[in-house]
Amino acid sequence: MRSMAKRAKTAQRMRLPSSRYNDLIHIATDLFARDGYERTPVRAISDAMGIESGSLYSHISSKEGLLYEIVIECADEFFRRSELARKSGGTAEQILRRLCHAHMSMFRDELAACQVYYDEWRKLNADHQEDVIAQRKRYEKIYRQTIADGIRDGSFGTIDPQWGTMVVLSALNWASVWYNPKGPLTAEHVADSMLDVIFPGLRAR
Amino acid sequence: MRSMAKRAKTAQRMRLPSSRYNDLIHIATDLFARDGYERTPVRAISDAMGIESGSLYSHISSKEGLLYEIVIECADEFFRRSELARKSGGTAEQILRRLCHAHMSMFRDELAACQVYYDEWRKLNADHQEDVIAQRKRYEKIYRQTIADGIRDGSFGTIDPQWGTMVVLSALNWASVWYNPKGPLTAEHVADSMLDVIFPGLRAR
DNA sequence: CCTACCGATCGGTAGG
DNA sequence: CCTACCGATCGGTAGG
Repeated sequence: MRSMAKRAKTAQRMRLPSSRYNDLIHIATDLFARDGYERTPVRAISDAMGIESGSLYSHISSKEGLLYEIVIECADEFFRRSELARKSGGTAEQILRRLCHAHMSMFRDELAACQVYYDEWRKLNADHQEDVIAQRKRYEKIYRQTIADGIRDGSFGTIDPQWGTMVVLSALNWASVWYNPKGPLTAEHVADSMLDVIFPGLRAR
Repeated sequence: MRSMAKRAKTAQRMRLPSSRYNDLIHIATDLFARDGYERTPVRAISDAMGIESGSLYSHISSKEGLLYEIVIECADEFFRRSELARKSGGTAEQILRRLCHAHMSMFRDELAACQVYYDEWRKLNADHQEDVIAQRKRYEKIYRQTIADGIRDGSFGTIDPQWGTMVVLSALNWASVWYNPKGPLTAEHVADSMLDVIFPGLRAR
């Protein structure tokens, strides 16, 4: 309940984005991704912004709240992109491929935020963790339903949709460890290579 | 170099195991797994042992050194078990299956240590991280070679061995998040279910 | 293994 | 957004 209120406040802030606040989010995201949340003193963030540590608290209410903003915004963006992919139509296999492209596109566009999401979400307080888990479950549901659709229409075999979802997502998430957006491989190529290994297993009966 | 010396010292300590030292390792492993390395004060460890915090330092030289002991011992045990599986003979496909069983057996027998290994190894100092990376590379090499053998003997198709290794290991490692050694699923069953999804892709040409 | 204690650092606040 | 500062906690040590 409390966290729902906070999320409404967040949405409000994003309708009236302060450029200074966006700076803060990006600076903190990069520092948290590089050094970890707990190893990043608030003074490192204020230093990078060129202000005193005390002045940070006119932008944020707590360090934990700052982490929450980064993590939940990333989880929301994963969800938004997968919703778009799901609505784009085609066979279940085509949708699943587009879902994987959307997933990899997050690593291409928001790698630091993704790393903070994956590595640091457990450091949030209980209410905030609940929000993140809820959003992740909605996200995984899109995969599960797509695979279930594919079983119904004959694209896929007798795989358990939950099991298939987790094999696909854990294989994709491994890419967040090594994928370099500035390297030679496109996000689409990585997703397709992964699916070359996994699709035969999804089709097997 | 320095870290090689430390590892020799570790081996020595393990030849003369003090039961008190083993208690310490197990208590710290459980606390680090549950709360995270940085959120676990040394006082939480000494409390759980029933001694004062200062007395801990007659057993360890630093908190970081304690983390290293846990992580490198886990990485070593992963390697030892996979070496046994590799030497057990049979086709490449049989060996790969046994490698996956060995991997899952670590989650069954040493889940807390595995979680500390995966979640906290980045908090080690540079020398210690190098040791861990070196051991992980030796570990992955066993998988890579097994898949390469399987391509040569016709068990597998045209998959890139490195790519196949990472798909297999990332799918297995996902199990460390949810697998419950006391639950209904055996470690072998989980590994086999995972391989049912992945083997068809490894065989595909 | 204990007592007693350290210097450093932390997130956060009051008042302007 | 700054100055000045806080109470708490941290990993670790000296001397026994």
